Amino acid sequence: MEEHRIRQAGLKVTLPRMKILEILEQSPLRHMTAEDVYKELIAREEEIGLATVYRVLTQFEAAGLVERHHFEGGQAVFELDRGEHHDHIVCLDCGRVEEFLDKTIEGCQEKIARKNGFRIRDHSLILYGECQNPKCPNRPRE
Amino acid sequence: MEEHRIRQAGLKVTLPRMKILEILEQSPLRHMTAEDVYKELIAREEEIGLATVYRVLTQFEAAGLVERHHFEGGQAVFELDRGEHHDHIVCLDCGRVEEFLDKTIEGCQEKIARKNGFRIRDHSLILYGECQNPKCPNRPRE
DNA sequence: ATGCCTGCAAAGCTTTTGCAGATGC
DNA sequence: GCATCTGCAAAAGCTTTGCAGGCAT
Repeated sequence: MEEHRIRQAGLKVTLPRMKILEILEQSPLRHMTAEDVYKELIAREEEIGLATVYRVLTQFEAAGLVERHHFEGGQAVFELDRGEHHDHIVCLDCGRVEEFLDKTIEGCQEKIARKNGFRIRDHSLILYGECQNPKCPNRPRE
Repeated sequence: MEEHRIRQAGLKVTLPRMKILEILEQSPLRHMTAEDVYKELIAREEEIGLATVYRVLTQFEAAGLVERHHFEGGQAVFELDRGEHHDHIVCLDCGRVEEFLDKTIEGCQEKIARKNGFRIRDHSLILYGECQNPKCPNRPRE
C-alpha cells in the first residue's frame, strides 16, 4: 500500500502524496504529465494545487518511486517505477506509448560506453513513429 | 558554401542566416544551444537577436540542415546535419558529448518497431554517464 | 510543539509571437 | 516593389519558489 512506500521514501504521509501515488497506480495511462495528474485530481474533487503535484512528483522521483521522461513536446511525463527497466516507443500521431526491453541493445550500450571510456549512469532510448492502431488519428502533426 | 545551402532550403540569403550557419560549421562544439550560438554572435560583434537565432535554427531544422536534440537540462541543442546519423553519449559531469553509431542497435530498433506495429520515423538514444577525461571535474550534480 | 507540507501567487527559464521597420530578390 | 525577414519587447508554456498558514508525528 501507498502509505508504506511514502514513509519509506522519508516523506510524511499526507493526503496529496497518497492521492497522487494512488492516481499513478490506478491510471490506465502509465505515462502522465503533471497536468494529467492534476486534472485527475480535479476530477476526483481533490483540492490539490498544481505546484504540489510538481513538488510531490519531484520528491517521488528523488526517492526512486517514479521516473521522469522527456518525450517530444516539452512536457515531462512521469511513470511509476515498477522495478523493470524498459525503453519507449511513442506514436507521433496519437501519443500512445509502448514499452519494450531489448537485451541486445542494453548489452551494446555497455560496450559502447566502455569503448568511449564512459561509465553509464542512465540512458534514454525513445523510438518515434506511427502506430497501426485503427483508432489512431494518423494525422500529420502541424 | 553556406549561401547555396540556405537558398536550397527555400530561404532568403540573409546575414543572420549566413552567420548562424557559419558558426555551426566552425564551432568546435558540435552541439550548441540557441544561447551558445547567440553568445558566439555577440563575441563576433554581430547585432542579431536571440529571437532570430531561435527562428533561424527552427527553419534550418525544418529544412534538414540541423538536428535538434533534447539532452537533459531543459535547453535544446542544435547540431549541423552532416548526413551521418549517430547517437550520443553525454558526460553528466563536464557536459562533453561523444557520438557513436551501432549497427546492431539500429537493426534492433527496426525489429522492435515491427514487432509493435510501428513505422519508425525517428529515434533518440542518449547515454548519460561519467567520462574518464582527466580534465573532467567529475563532480556530482547537485 | 516542531518541523515538514501545502496552496496560492509570483517568479524563472526557455522558446515563441506580434509588430513595425528593414532587406533580399 | 513586394514578400520575406529581423529586432525588440511582450507573451506563452512549463516548472519552480517564497511565504504564511496547516498538518503529521
